[in-house]
Amino acid sequence: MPKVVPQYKEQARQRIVEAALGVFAEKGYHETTIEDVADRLGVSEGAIYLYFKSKRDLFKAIGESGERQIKQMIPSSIDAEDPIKAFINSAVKLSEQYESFYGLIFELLAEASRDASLKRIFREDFDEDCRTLEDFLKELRKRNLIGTNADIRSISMGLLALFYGYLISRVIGLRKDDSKQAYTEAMRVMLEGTLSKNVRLQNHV
Amino acid sequence: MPKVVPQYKEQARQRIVEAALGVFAEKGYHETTIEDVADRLGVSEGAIYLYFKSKRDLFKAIGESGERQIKQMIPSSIDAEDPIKAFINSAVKLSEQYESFYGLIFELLAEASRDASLKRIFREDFDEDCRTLEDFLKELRKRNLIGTNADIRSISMGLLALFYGYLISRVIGLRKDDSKQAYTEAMRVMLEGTLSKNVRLQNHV
Amino acid sequence: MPKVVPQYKEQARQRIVEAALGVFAEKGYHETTIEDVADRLGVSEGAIYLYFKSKRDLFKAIGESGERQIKQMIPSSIDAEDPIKAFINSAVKLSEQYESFYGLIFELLAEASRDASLKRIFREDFDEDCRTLEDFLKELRKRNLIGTNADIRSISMGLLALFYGYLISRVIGLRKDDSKQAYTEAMRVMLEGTLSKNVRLQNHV
Amino acid sequence: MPKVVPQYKEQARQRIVEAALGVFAEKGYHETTIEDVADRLGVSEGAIYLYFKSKRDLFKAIGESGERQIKQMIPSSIDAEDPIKAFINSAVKLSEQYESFYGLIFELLAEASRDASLKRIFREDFDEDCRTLEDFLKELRKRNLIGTNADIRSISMGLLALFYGYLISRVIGLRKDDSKQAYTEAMRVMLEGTLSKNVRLQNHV
DNA sequence: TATGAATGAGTGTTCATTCAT
DNA sequence: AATGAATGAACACTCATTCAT
Repeated sequence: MPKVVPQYKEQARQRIVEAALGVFAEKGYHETTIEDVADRLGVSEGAIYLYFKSKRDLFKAIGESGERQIKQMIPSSIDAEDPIKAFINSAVKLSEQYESFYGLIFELLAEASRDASLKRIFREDFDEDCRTLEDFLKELRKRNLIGTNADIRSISMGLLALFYGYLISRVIGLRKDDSKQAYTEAMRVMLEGTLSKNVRLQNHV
Repeated sequence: MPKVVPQYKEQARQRIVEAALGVFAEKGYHETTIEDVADRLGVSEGAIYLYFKSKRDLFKAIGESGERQIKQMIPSSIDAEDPIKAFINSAVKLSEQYESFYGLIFELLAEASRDASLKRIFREDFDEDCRTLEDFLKELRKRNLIGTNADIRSISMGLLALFYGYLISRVIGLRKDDSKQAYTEAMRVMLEGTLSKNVRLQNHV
Repeated sequence: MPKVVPQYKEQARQRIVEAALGVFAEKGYHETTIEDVADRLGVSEGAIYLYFKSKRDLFKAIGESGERQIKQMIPSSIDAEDPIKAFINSAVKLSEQYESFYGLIFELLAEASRDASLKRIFREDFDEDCRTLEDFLKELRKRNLIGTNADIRSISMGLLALFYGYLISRVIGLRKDDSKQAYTEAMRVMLEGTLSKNVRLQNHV
Repeated sequence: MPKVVPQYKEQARQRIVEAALGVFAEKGYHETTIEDVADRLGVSEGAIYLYFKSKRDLFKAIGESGERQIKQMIPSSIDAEDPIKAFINSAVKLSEQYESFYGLIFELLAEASRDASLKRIFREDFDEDCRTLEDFLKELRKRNLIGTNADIRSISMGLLALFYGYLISRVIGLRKDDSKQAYTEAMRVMLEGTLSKNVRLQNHV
């Protein structure tokens, strides 16, 4: 009779979310039964319902549990010799880490399209990631590594789009190397392009 | 008792796919019942099974039915006064047209992550879109509107990523205007950046 | 693969109600599963839900299905040699017929106390029974078999109460003969009493 | 951590029964969870099981806990100026007091129809109430307020039936005033009728 | 005694799919 | 081809009861 909760309710929830994350990622939300989740934890089905009021609730909790990993990759990039290269490398590495969760992420997005609270959760994450990228870009601009002309928020959103683009390309069966190369290049263009644009304008004159 | 198939099996399939597309978009695949689809068509449930062997099969047929609209937007762009601007405008307009299908698209992607045949369908569409974009970019390059340095396929994939980025931003609740502006800007950077990069390199020397 | 519905939906509902009536009466509403009902009919569980949207709905349909048997017992009583005696005999016989449903009736009443629609159903039956009894009593009064003083509606309700009193006495374990005798006597008092009261008043003077 | 049992087990049981009575009356036995009962007492679920071996057991204990209030209403009636009127008034008042428990009473009766021990409990209460009424009626007869002809036990049972009739009429939605009036009148007929019948017989001669 | 987290059997309900007509 | 009633497997969720603390 294993206990879900050693001591703290929040810990228990976290353990369940982790287990659910695994099973949902493997089989998909709709193909996963509560029993699957419970079994993975070695816990009874009822136990899940002590911490989540419904399967759907648990699903949404997964959306909330995302750690802000983009935030964590900036500091190490910024101090690298070539920060842009370092950033792109981390970005690709991060995307790769999500490998097993690609399907789940799209399920969550599909759900978000019809669920205000999930929308809000994603939105908050998105905004935070954007802010993080914006700060990074500002710093790059300060160091004169990228131009001053393009809107920094747009570039941030563009970079995030390239993340997701990578996921999509992988989900539809592109080979990892091809995807990696293409999105690396696209990121480079987007980042360096902001500088060059400035230059181009001068050139045009 | 309306007949699904007046004469040709393929027409019948097409009618069903269209109805299903509508209902799935509204309610989501898993929340939609076969009865919903049949009702929309004014047809019996059994009739659906004369043309599709399962609900899932019908769902996947939706993935196949996508018309290649990117292909259609290139010709008109290429002859515009400012092809880049024209292209971006069409791209944004296209994204907006999908408005009611955002959720469905992500459901299909989620499904694709676990279904080889759906993967293939998406992959083929993706490749075709990429080729279309590549041709467009080559033409732009020929006309010296973008640089020669960046890999054209990477830029194509980057542009597609920005499409999807727009969808995602909308699905998580960004306002249409904000999304439109940001991705328009990001596309401009990506397109013009390819030129500028070239310039920048010369400049550096 | 037996069909629940030979031809008409209403017949199917009726067959289900009858089966449910039997099982609910035997085991009680809450102890009965939909499977029990389906099994009794030799039908699948799902079939029940083609005709009733929930178990509760089926339960309530039972309340509605009661035939107005009081109505049927009046005509034969009124033409008997001793109508009062004949009526009481029929009443007792009617009560006995319900023998297997006593528990169910109280479950329905309990439910009615918290369910407006069931309340209404019972109320309508009650009113109709009352009207029937009132007509009967008026006829008796016309024939001078009962007095003119007491309120006829009150007597009707009183008689109905004695019906239910019989059920209750049976449910709590009184022997059939004892119950029958007591309520027969009580009915007699209530019926003849209405006359005598009149007399008594004259007497008092 | 309030203690259910400050000192005596029986007190604890009594407190639980009272709480359960309240919740069961409000929501109905089957809709009430043990947690509801525990919450009402500010006690843990487990605590209930220290005093009752099952939910059903607790339910049945409620049946046992009924105080014999009919007994209490007799003495004050018998010495009133018009004992019959006084009795009827008390009876109606008593019925009204049960207002919130009508549903529960029928649930208990339904249960009794399938449970011998509950049957016995109700039966004992019934018998005691009957005896009380019989004593009252004998006293009335002694004082020549009611006739000598009708069987006193039958009249007692009839009066009890009228109590329940009132409950039923209320449960199915009759207005309080209408019910009160009708059953008051019916009781009067039943009580006075016993006298009058006697008179009537003399009259007939 | 008291707690309340955990259990796990139980069940109402749904719905994709079938098939007799 | 078309129907739609019937199927029946599947599953989310509940809650009375237990038991380690």
